[in-house]
Parts: sequence; C-alpha cells; structure tokens
Amino acid sequence: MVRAPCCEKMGLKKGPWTPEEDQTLINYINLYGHGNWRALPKQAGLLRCGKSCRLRWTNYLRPDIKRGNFTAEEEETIINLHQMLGNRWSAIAARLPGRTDNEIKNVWHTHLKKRLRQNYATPQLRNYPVMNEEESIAQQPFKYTNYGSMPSSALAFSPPHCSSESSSIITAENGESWTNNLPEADENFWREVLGSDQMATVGNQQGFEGETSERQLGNLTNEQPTHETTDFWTIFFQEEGIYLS
DNA sequence: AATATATTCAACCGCTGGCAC
DNA sequence: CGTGCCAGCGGTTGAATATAT
Repeated sequence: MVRAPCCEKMGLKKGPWTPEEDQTLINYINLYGHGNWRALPKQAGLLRCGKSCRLRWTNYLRPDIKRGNFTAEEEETIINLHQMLGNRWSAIAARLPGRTDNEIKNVWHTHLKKRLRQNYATPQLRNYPVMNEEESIAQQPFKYTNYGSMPSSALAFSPPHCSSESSSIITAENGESWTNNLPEADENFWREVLGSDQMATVGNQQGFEGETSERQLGNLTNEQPTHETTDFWTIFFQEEGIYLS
C-alpha cells in the first residue's frame, strides 16, 4: 500500500506552532469545522500537514481542554485505568474530560510511573505491577501492558489468581484497594472505553476470528496457566458465550 | 555565575483499522 | 476482494526549562 506523502515532502512547516498559526487554525475550525483534516490546512492557508493541524487542535487548541496540573483524583483515575487498560491512552482520556491522550501519556511517563515505582519500595504496595517495564511484564501472568487486547469484559474482573497477589491493588494515598474507587464497569462503560470493535469481538458468538482475536487468545494462552486461571477463563468465556474450538 | 544534568511536554513518526471505490 | 486514502493511536524525540553541582 502506498502511503500519501506527509509534510516533509511537500515543503510544509514543522516544529512548534506560532500564535498566528494557532489563531488561523482556531478561526478556520470555528467557522467551518474540521471535516477533512487533510484538506484543512490548504483551505485555512496554513503551511502544515493535516496531521499536524489535527494534533495541534486536539492536544492544545480545543476549547474544552482543561489546562494546568492534574488533580490527585485525576492521577488516581489514570493509575486505575492504566492498570486495567494498559497503554491505551485514548481510552483513558475518554474517562477524563478535558484531558488529552498525549497529556495523560506524558503525565504517566513523567510523574505516575515514577511515583508507583517509589511506592513499590513500600512492602504493602508491591502488588502494583509497575516496577519497571521489563520486570512487570515478565512477572505478570496476565501481561498488564496487554490488557487492552484482552476481551473487554474480562477487564471488568481481576482474575482470581492471576498471580498470588496481583489482584489486590493499593494506592499510595489512602491505602484502600483501588477497585473500591472505580466506576462501576457496566457494559456501557466498556463499550465507551474500548470501542465497539472489541466489544463486538467479545460478544461474537462465532468465536475468535481475525488477527485481533488471535492476539487476544495468544495473550491468554501463551501463559502457563494455573488451574485457577484456567478455571477463571473457562468460566469467563462460558459466561460470555465464547466457545473455543 | 557558569555548567552539567534531569525533567517536562509539544510535536513528530510510523503503524493500524475503517471506509469508499 | 484488493487497493488507496484517511483519521486516530501509541511510541518516541528533542527543545525548552528547571534543578543540582
């Protein structure tokens, strides 16, 4: 498949946006909206590629963006959602009004990951799977970084013994199990967070088909399951109406 | 005050999936 | 069904800024 050339091949500008460019983009979108990002810069008179315009708008210029530091509640929400969803920043951002996926990603990498690593030094906090990327992946029977690829409603549960200790997560601030603070994970929640594609996969009575589903199964079956985890997933799949051949 | 080092975050890059043809 | 285009996503980069020495 041939990829359409982007900025660099078209003599378009890159790098930081000037206030004038910002204003031009804002004015154009306020007047005409952003139906076609690719066509937008040309129509608006900007020497930028559509991708750059979209990024600037969604991450910075959008009027509903909340600026400033993250609150403790927001940080806790990010931690909780990351535990469930992995690096699915857009899904996490969907639960934090006014925050962008890029911003959340930055906060995660600069503040939260570090904080969790420090918390890990405290014995009762060691259940949280972030020690460092490699360790946590290696030690997780269910790789937390792949939670986003798991069948979505599986994410509403902690496997009963996904490891001997990892089903109970404690936050640094209050010592409570973080699961107590989560929004109720009903079907609408997961449909919203994960998008209809994965919901469709889980709800698909035909079983697992296609690359995504193979990956999902791979993530689950490549592990060396304990009886407990096997039982858990057997029950889970049965309850979801998913039949493995 | 000058320099080195660490941190932050806006922006870019490349990939993927959806859709139209 | 295959191809091409597009929007969106997550990973990464690098300039600007802050902090330490």
